Formats: sequence, structure tokens, C-alpha cells
Amino acid sequence: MDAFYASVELLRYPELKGQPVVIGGGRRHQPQVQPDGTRRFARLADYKGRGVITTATYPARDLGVHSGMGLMKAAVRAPDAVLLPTDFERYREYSRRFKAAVAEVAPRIEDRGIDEIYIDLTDVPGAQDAVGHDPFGGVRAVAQEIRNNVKRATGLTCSIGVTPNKLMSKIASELDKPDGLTLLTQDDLAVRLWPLPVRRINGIGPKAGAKLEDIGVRTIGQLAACEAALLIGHFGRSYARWLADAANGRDDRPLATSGEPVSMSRETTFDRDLSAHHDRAELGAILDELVGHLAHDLQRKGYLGKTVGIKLRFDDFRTVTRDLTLAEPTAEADAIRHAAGQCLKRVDFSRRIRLLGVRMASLRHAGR
DNA sequence: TCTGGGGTCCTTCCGCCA
DNA sequence: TCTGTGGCGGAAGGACCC
Repeated sequence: MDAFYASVELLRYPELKGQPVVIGGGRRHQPQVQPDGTRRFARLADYKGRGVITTATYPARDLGVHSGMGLMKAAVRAPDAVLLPTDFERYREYSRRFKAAVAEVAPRIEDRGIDEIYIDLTDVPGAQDAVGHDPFGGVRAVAQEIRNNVKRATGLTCSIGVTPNKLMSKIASELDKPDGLTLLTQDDLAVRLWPLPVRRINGIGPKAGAKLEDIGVRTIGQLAACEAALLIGHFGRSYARWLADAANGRDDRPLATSGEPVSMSRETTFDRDLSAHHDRAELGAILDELVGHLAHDLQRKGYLGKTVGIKLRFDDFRTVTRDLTLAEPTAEADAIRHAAGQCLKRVDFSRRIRLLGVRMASLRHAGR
């Protein structure tokens, strides 16, 4: 989906269409309806506190702000951009709608989060057919039908990449965003993918990207041309092999159509850094609240967990975790709280804390 | 004034046990 | 009885993604 959260917001605030808008921050900054019926929106310049942009509209991106950027920093670059709070309830509803719309055309779907899916078109009727002189006319028509269905069901646009595998499709889907349809075969690899920066490969992040840059590898084509020995020397056998495969468009991962959750968690970043000694009561109350939410989430979704974990982030942004595996799976707040307390005893609290989280892993269904 | 919240997967280390 | 080996689960951290 294109700029998903922002696009959902524009459906209810159509007067913002074409303007720079960013989504993020806390529950403050709700639009206010004025006496004359028009809405008054918060501006980035009004924002104070911790938080990042989750989504920016394309006009906002043109001003140099993008998802992941701190809101205070973004406010310097685009002070007049409209700021809207996140409304996950609503995004989840639109997520369900667009996935259902896709499933009407092509039922084999892998969920990749709230705004992204992989679709297997192999057995969709007509997808293998040529149309006139176009050998891919059939699959092109199927992809277009999916786009039309999504638009009809949600009012939103999406971008689709049609290729032989997941790795190439992910890149292809971003080549013509927003509202794009890109079809690539293995033969298009050298012309369309090799000129792109390595960071466009799903799985090469900031660290691997920087390491590749260090050895003079900037594009996917340069990566494809790399000596195996050089890559193995810098990345180890396993990751080197994966890098080479990715650069050559090789990916045989099957579609993962059913996924059970592995863990569930709740975490929060404080308005100000807290001291374990000085702000003990406040920290305890926050932990109780997080544990309560987590227990409620587990019970609502019908899961028990065996491994309780805590997560702390200190004022220097260093993160530590501590785990404890219980004798019996549980979803009870009291048991989780007790285990979290045991975990906390194993942490050195000489620095101030900016984030606290609780996690449950080793999940199983509650119905025995 | 830096840097959210919710996840997955992989690697490494360590202790336990056969 | 001593030593080595290897599997395995748990714990911790890190990279990455949406």
C-alpha cells in the first residue's frame, strides 16, 4: 500500500490532499473542529517531545522528512507540515479490507505486516496466458484486477511488483511507487536491478550496507560482480552466499501462508529519562501497566507463553534484555509481573532509563 | 531536541546431559 | 574414572523489517 497510514488519514480529511502531512507522535494533537465547521490541524512546529514519523505523504517527503525521522528534527525541516496522531484501530480495519479484496482474486497470500503482502499468482486462472503478442498479458491483467479491487474496497492505491520470486517482487513493487505496476523477468535483472543501490535489497540494512560501501560495493550489480572470497572474508560463508544469490535475483523461499505468532510484547518510551532509584514507584506503576496490557493481549488472542522477558533502554540508547522461562505457560498478569521482577534483579541500573518493555515468548494456544 | 512500537530470525555462548 | 564430543534448550544481543 502507498504511504498507507497517511493515505488512510487523507480519506477522512480530504482537505489535506496534496499537502505535506506526517503521522506520528502520541495521542495528543487531534484535529479540532472549529465553530465554522472547518478543522484545525496541529503543525509539526507545535510538537514537543519524543517520537518519530511513522508515515509521511509524498509532498512531505519532498521536504526531506521521512518515516523513522525524529519529530523534533522533522519540525526543523518542515515546520508547517500537518501532524496527525496514529490511529492503529483504523489502519488495521483498512488492512483487513485490502487483504480481503486481494484474496477475492488470488487467495494464496503471505502476510508481511499491516500494509504489505506477497501474492502467489501461479494458479490464478488466466495468469499464465499470453494476450496477443504479450506473453505476460494474462498476469498483467490479473495484477491490474487486484489493484482495481483494492481501490474499490478501500479507496486507496497500491503498488505491485510481478516477478519470479519474493526478493525481486519486493524491489519491483517499489520501482514505480505510488500506484505502480512493474513486471520483471530474470532477463530484466541486469538492466533494471543492477543499477540500484544494495540497500534496496530486503535484508541489507544499515550495517551490511555500510560494510559493503567500505569495500567499494554500492550497487546491486557491483555486488553481483564481487569475488566470492571477498564477500566470505567480510561477511562469513552463510551471509556471503545469501548476498550473492540476492544480487543475482535468486530466491527460492516459498510463500508462508499461515503464521503463528512467536512472541507478543508491550513497551513504552518515557517522556523523560527515569532513575531506577529515584523514580522507583513510577517505574513500578509503568511496569504494572505494561504487564496488564500484555496479559490482556495474550488472553484476548487466546495464547499462553512460557518465556517472560524484559527490555530496557538507557539514556545512552544502549538496550539490554533479560529472559526467564517458567515451569508452566501462563497468561496471568501476576505470574508475568513476578517473572519480570526476577529479570529486573539481574540488570545493572547505574544509568537512567528511557524505555521499558515486557515480552512473552514460547507461545502456544490456550485451548490446551 | 536526537533516535517509537511491534515484530522475526540469526548467532553466540553456556550449562546440562548422554 | 577421566576426557572428549555433540546435541539441545535457554539466555543475550544484534540486524532487520513494517
